[in-house]
Amino acid sequence: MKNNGTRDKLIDSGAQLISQQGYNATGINAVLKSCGVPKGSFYHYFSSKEDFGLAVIERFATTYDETLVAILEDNDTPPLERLKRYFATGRDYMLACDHTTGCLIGNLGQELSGQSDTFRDALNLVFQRWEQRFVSCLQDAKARGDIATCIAPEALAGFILTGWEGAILRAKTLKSVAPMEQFEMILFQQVLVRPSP
Amino acid sequence: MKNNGTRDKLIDSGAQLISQQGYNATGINAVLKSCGVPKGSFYHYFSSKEDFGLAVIERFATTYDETLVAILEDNDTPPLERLKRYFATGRDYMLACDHTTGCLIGNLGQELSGQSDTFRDALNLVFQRWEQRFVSCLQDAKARGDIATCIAPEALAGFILTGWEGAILRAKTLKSVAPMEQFEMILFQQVLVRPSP
DNA sequence: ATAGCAATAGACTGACTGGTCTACTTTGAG
DNA sequence: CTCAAAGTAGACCAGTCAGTCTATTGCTAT
Repeated sequence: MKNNGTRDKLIDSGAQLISQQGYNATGINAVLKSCGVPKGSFYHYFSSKEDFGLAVIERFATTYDETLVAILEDNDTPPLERLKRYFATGRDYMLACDHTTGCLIGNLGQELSGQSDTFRDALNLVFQRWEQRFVSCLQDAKARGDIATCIAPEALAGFILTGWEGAILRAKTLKSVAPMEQFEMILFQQVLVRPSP
Repeated sequence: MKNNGTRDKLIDSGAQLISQQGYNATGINAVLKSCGVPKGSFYHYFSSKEDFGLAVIERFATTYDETLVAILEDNDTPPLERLKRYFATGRDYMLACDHTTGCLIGNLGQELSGQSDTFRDALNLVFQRWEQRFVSCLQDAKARGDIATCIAPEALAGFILTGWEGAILRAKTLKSVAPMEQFEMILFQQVLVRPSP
């Protein structure tokens, strides 16, 4: 697991291209050309395209988890405010990429879940890790009495993750972040509410 | 627009394969082999793979809209009950295909929105048509006083569509309809509620 | 009967796919 | 200095891709 730059360059280029075009539509040669690495190096670091894809997923999940922690476990901010920041960050990103990219994990989940169990397992694990981050944030909110206690944080976390992924998908086809705003609006107005006295 | 069977066979096989594997991963030759049609016929009916893909989308949207109308505009059933039937049908289908297929339009939206504006427009239109079906069902519910009036049916319809699509995606990677059940549960418990007196 | 068109049939093309192979260069340990 | 391993380099392979081409069949109107 030595880190000499070439491997990283491949993963970076791969993540970018796969985010934009999907896994099947991204050829190895395209990745090589975009970062100026010869094919010999590619198969030195990765045994196959699938192996490469898994490395891209792993790297994305790791770095993304860091930003997730930075936002959702920022104890100086009230938990529901952290959630709002998370949504705002997602919307900003969506605008920055002109609604083309979306969520790499969501994209691949859609594209590869039926194609390869290896990919499906890897992507499922990433989703579950994310869900766990939401759970602890929601537990904080519950402990402070910011949300009603009638729904388990685990269920709420799943609801938020799926709703958000769906909103991203819709935002891509609509070329507008409106579905993401709509989801957040209804979520905070109807679901994440204080218990009625 | 003559209907001599061969074109239909191509579209049927294409829809099935594309649902399972995605658009890019489905080769024309695979479609031909699966329905025993020679290549000459394919390019007799369709000018390109994209043209074929659009025909598949159109056919799927048309037939799916029929079942959507049958469920969501069944005036013998209360509107919220219709919605529950819709969700139940979706879950049944997901189980029937062993969580591999999901929603063709959602799949393609994820895969092709960034790849081709033609596809994106076509898929977006389908989503909008679906949303409209939800809107009229929700308007019925509102008129009967079954749901609160503080959220516009249009916004609610979008919320339901995106949440449902996200739940399908999650169900695929998890190989379980639990996210779909969870979505429905929270939706009816927190969002589609009678106005407090 | 036959002319003309819709449709069938599949061999074929050039471009590209993931993956292999051999040769060369760099690096670091002894 | 030496030598093996790590890494770079890209030509090359068989297979597949979407799409083209020509030849043939089946039907229908005259």
